Amino acid sequence: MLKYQDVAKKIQQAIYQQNLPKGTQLPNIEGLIQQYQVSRTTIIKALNRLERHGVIYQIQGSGIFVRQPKKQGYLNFLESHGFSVDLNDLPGSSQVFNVDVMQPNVKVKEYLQCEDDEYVYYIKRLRLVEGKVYGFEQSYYRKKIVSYLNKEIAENSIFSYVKDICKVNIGFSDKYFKAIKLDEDIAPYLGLNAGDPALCVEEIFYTSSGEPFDFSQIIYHYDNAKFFVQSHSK
Amino acid sequence: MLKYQDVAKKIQQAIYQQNLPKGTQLPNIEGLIQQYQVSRTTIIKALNRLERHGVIYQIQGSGIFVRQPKKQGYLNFLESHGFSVDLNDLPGSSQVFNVDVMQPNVKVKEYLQCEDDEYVYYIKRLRLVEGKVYGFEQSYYRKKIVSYLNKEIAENSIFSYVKDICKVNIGFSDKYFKAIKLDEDIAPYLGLNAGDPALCVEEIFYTSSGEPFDFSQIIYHYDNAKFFVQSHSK
DNA sequence: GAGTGGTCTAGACCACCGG
DNA sequence: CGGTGGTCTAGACCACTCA
Repeated sequence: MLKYQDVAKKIQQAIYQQNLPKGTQLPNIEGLIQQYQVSRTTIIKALNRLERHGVIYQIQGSGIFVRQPKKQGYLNFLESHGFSVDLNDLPGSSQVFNVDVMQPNVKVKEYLQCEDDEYVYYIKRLRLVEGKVYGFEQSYYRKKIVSYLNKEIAENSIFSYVKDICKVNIGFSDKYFKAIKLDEDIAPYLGLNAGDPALCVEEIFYTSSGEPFDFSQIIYHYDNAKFFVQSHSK
Repeated sequence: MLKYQDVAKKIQQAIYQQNLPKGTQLPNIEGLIQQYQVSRTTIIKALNRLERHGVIYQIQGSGIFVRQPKKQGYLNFLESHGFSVDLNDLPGSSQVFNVDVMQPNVKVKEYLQCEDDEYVYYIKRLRLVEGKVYGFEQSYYRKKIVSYLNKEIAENSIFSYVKDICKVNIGFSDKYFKAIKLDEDIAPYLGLNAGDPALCVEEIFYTSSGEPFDFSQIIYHYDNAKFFVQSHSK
């Protein structure tokens, strides 16, 4: 475990465990250096990480403060698939329709930058949160990188499996999204009618060596799925 | 101008001006140190910044590469209001309906953490991009922080005005969003019908000293407004 | 194993906030 | 003005990729 990640984790845990309200001032940098016995730079790196993740904010000349807690019921959009490190997520499950190996169509092939003779896993599943239908997902994984998948894995977290078992390091992602009108093929999955609204998200995930390995299209239920993003100018 | 920001800007400009295709390898860190005459740490800070903004990606043991250019027609969700630093944005304009001073309602008051006797500017406007209706925005600015606004300012960029003229430093933001069904009050603004889909985004912007100064609700046209977000695990 | 990015350190100095 | 966070430096060492 890297030091700055470790320190960041510990500071975050301290905040959550003590249930510190927003605006609470943390010890200054000198204090944190003493507490965690690392260099100033390492503390700063940890703090910047927490700041980017919306846990704290720093004010030059003033101090370090606990930031607004996440609004209830909203999902962190950036961490909704890959980068979740933390706890306090809602209990989710998946209803898997199929896990097939196939050759990608033109669109998928381009997104995943596949060779001509490559195969991909095609998974269709319904995502549920607290028993409510959250979204309908169709995803494609390059067999070259994720060599094996099955229904059981897809019922749980594919990403945990990919990270922990396949030892794939996840690097970065692109997400594209917009509101759409549901068509009659997909609406029934969500228990909605054709013409109803939905949020359509297309995601491409890359390994840390820059290779795309997952393309997913997720159609989110317009009433059940709500998201937030925290952003920072630094 | 801070050195690392300056270096980041120059590297980014070099990429765009030479129109380097995705995957192009940049000089190694040693080379960049020589080129820009700053320390290793400063180069790394600049590179990390560019990486977070989706301009490049770095692979340990391998090199620094140009990342996928943004998909045409999609707006950077995180930079769509406050943090835009760059060029190549689409030409936008606004049709302003009103700029009023009023006392905030309960919801706005809470979001903006207003005192009991505070006033806010209330602005209603239609956002257009390339002549097409993009979204319908209702926004509130705390008079305490943004002491003056008028129609002309609202027709251009309120954020530029707030930053450059009011000397407000923008720190961070929270955005909440979901798909909704348009009601009959708002649909006409977008040239759509009640029941049509839309993307509803609520944003709160904070100054760099942690005070909220702007709350906005924007209803985006489901066909005209498309967004992307680039994310990184580091 | 050579080359490359990533982490970590100690310490100097700068920029900002608030009394 | 004192205290606080932010930047920048030089340099050591670690971790990864790829031929």
